[in-house]
Amino acid sequence: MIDLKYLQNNFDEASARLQKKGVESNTLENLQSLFIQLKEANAAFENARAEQNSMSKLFGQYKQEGKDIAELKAKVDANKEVMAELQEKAREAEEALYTVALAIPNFPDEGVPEGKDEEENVELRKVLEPRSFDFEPKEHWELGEKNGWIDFERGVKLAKSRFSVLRGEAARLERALINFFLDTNRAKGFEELCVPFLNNAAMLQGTGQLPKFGDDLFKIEDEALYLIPTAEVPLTNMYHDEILSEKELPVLMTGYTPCFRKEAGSAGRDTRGMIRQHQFDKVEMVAIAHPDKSDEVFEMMVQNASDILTALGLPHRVVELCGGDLGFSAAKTIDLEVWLPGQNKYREISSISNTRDFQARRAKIRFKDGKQNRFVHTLNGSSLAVGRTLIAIMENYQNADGTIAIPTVLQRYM
RNA sequence: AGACAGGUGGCCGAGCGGUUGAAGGCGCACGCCUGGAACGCGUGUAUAGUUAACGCUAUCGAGGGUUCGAAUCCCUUCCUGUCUGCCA
Repeated sequence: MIDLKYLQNNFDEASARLQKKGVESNTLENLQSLFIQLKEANAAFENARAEQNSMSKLFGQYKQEGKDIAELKAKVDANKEVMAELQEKAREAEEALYTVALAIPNFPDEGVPEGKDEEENVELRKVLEPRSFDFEPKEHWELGEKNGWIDFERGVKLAKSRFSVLRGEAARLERALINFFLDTNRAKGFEELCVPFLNNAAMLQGTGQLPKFGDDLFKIEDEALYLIPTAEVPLTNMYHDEILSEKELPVLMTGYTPCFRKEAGSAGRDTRGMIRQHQFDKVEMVAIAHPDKSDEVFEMMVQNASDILTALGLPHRVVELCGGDLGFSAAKTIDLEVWLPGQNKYREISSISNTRDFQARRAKIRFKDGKQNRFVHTLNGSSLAVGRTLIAIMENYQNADGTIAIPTVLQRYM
């Protein structure tokens, strides 16, 4: 959530910053007036409550002293009604405020490029030269079927469309990648965690998926639980409503989880192949950092993910997202896009974001700064999306006869 | 899943309708003591909102109710423990 006090005190600046993300200034004006209304409603209610409290104290005194309480009782009863009304108003004001506030995205960082969609993202650098083929490189679905690696039909049979089955060497390669990623992250200082794949609503609100993006989540029937769309949710919320000591920072965590997404807004996109599935494996990095150090940690995370691609010999490029393409919670995001020769395109394989204190404020993750409690900065990034890495290996390591070589670094994992 | 017992501050633990944000202890911080330490003594030690400030409001797992007044009584719910069932 954005800092409402900051909004109130620096309205024009805040409004200008959120314009990058396409938030209308009248939405913010509305938010600001709801905030002021809540404060007023709370003040009125709290005053009535204070009066009630002091009369109640008197009441006890009178009784002890054996004084007549009839008059006081009448006053207190009258005030009680007023108070109940004021309380209801305050409650309504609060609900109105949070309905709006929880749906406002994070401020983009100052340096984030202007732009309305992915077309205006900025390429920072390319890493590794794409290999040149002396034959027409095939797309991964063709290679997947030819090698018996991906069984699309049976995935659909078992579940529904956008599910698939990996078989034989592909299944082992998937597992090898997970292990390789986790080991690499661990070597960089990330603690490895194995977390629940179902999380409750409070956690999903903490990281920003709820309330606004519930349509993209699989919810468990008759349970207040959701299949996680990314390990960012459980890893970041490890410290939900906790206060860390400054010396614990940064907390670096990594974990493998499957991720489940309804892909509600993606009808018709990437329907062929394994690029966009309802279930996919991912190894995630999450950092909980001191506000002064989060930029440093961010760079380290980008470098780590890029290094993994390099180690696998996969050409990729590093792209900074423009304001319009930034996710809801992110203040700054760098995507890594891997080269897919079959598609003749760079495709997203990792997304690393600094959410600053946006998630921390929602999830109440703080640290002790002297006597004061302050919000931490939270960061997350894939290292990497496993299924897409598998695809990238298939397309980049394919031979003319359709067979696929295994990258050297993975051979000891197979 | 069923039965019973519980959930109080960083931790342990008292309180079971009134001035209790909460005794006592431990821990922690600071000061005194010491050559330095331990011991001892003293002081302090939750979070959030609001206010220029004094202060006010909220929080004893969570939500609701009874009452002038709830940590204390009632209901719902979540969690923990023990036993039974089931299961990897």
